[in-house]
Amino acid sequence: MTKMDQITGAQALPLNTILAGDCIDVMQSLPAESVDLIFADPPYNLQLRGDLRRPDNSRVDAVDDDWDRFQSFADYDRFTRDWLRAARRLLKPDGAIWVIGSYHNIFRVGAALQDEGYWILNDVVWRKSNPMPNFRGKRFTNAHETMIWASKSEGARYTFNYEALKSLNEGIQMRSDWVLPLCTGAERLKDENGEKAHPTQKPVALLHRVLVAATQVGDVVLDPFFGTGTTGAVARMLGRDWIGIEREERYRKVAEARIAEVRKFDKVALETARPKRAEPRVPFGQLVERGMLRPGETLVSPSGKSARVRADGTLVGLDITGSIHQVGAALEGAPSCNGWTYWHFKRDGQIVPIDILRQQIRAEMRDAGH
Amino acid sequence: MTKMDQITGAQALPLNTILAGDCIDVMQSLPAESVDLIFADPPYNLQLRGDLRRPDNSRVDAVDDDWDRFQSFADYDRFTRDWLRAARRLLKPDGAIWVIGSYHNIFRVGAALQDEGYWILNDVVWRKSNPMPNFRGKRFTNAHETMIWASKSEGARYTFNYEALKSLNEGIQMRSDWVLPLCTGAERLKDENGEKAHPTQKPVALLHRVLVAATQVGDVVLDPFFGTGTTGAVARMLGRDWIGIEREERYRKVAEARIAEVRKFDKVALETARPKRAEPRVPFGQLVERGMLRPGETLVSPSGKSARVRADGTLVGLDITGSIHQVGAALEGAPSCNGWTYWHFKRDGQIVPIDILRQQIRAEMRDAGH
DNA sequence: ATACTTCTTGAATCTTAGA
DNA sequence: CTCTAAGATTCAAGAAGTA
Repeated sequence: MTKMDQITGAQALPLNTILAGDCIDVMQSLPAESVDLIFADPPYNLQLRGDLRRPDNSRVDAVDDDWDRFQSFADYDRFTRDWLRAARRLLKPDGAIWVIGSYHNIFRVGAALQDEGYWILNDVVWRKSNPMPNFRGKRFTNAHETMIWASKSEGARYTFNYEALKSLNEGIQMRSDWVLPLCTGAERLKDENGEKAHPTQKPVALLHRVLVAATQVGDVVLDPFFGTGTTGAVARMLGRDWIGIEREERYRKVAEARIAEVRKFDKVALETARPKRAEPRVPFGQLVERGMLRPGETLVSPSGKSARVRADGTLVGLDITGSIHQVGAALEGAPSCNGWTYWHFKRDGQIVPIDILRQQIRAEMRDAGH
Repeated sequence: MTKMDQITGAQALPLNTILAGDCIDVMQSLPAESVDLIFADPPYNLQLRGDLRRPDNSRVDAVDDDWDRFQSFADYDRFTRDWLRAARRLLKPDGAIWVIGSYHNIFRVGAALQDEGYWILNDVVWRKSNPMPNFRGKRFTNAHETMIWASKSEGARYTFNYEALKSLNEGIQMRSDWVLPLCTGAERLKDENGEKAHPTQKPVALLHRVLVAATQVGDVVLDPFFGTGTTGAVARMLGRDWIGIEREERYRKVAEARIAEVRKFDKVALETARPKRAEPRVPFGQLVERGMLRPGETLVSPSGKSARVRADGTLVGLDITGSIHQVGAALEGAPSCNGWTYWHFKRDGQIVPIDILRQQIRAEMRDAGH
């Protein structure tokens, strides 16, 4: 039991371990609303001609022994809905899920997600820089896979580290299409015979981006189709806790050995750009109280509007009195206005946004905090 | 009656006309197994609430038309299954369908296609070179739409002009992700008020690629959600016959006028729509995601300055955090700095500029036919 | 005419803390 | 739960305007 469990009285979570067994059974045995993020790489259902098989090659029992395509899709749908429902139970209210798939299964997964009450936030295309070509020239090179990112429900306050992703993309907001290479070379895990240990090992770079985008340091990440444990390895690197579920012993062994060798990045490396909303709120009145602006002083806007500062931190414009935001919005005839960037004051012939003064106060607050 | 109808004795098809009415009713009135290809751009069921404003307070012109409103997913599914069934009846045995959509609807469409007996050949991603950004920083830029290409049934001998597509792609096999710009500028049709005639007009270049890939000269192409008739215009340019179905008179009028002006095999408009080829931008963050540089690792400059790499692709230097360019500029007291040549890392006792790693990634992308 | 800047716009499920 | 007010938030193209 962790310290936090003792404090909250929550049921113990088996953090940073691989649980053996069928993912639906195992998920049902875990405490509800305990997980921040689920990353799932379920079977793709590639072999529709024959049986539906799980990653461990076990056959999913069909309702009807007579093979029939509709029955196979129905079977896959039942499996999908079952694990998605069990997964949703585990998610905290503001938790989210990522599921990856190809055209063989992703449409059924997406529809099931919506039907189970998840709320899709984006579909993200992993565009492979080195896909397998189509050898027979009968179709387009299948050069991408699709991930669906969904919150537990509509209106949930899911985690999205917008600033961190923007940084990863050198200052431009991250798009829904990601160009990343396949998992090959030294990264590709081999078994004792030198064969690839798992047929569909996902690249570290993919999980890195997912976890940086959608989790905080210390969050709990669950992967119900753990395979060789890319999710766990990246979670550990990034200082997140993880739980893996995997039926097949040979995959669990490979994953365990692999994760044991992972070093966690240090604290400095894990800090990312703070979103502005996380900065402490500074009332405009403080600038007046501190004498950074004088009551009676005139503020101007880029569009040439002006207003005067009052001692209580309100502004007086033409026919309007109120907060810096309200007066800015009224003067522009706009529904809203960020007064901090809208209003400017004059010092030494320069016109400076008042946000500069807020930044000074915030810097002082940070220094005082140290 | 066309010459071909007389030869085959087939029921007359209203070729190269726009049929007024609900697409399900109209399709049911047409002869079975008479169409080679269907391209469908059905309503996406966007479920938009309220309005959305850009940071400059201008309002985004949303798709709020009645034709995109459905009561529920079940309602949308019923509509989808009905039109897909009617469409399938019209297809020749070796015919195929393309359906375009976004994450709002495409998963339901894909599942319905499979349930109705279509056989998915590829999902093709239209990567928009100039998508609308996410204004609130709450999600990834929704930068793509998805098309599903499916044959009428498994084992059908569908048309795929492999060599033509390879030529279109400068000799490299065409991939399942296509980079094309939105339909804007002179190509975007305007109504009598100068407003866009249709909220979701698709680009000519997109249909050009679809029809070159999946039809022969003389084939019959049907579009049950004709709108302003991009499918008809491109079909005519390419010497294919077309049939459009559209409920709204205002769209039919625009489409008719537009198609009347198209000359067969007039590719002038197409040539200009070719995507530009430029050296791809590689964000520094990708080196971190890919494990080429490790978070926490120290970079050095020729002048002896140093900084540490963080997991989000930013650097931490003395008193400064930011992109490789920003931190370099700050440490040098310079207005700007090319971080790619400024920063170096150590490998095997050597000091190497990070630009080497960028060149590696670009080489991979070139190999992939980016 | 040319170069440069500013404006407009695109299938969008687009806020949140605090009372 | 609802309501209010603070205040955070955009990329690429092409068109249109300006020097």
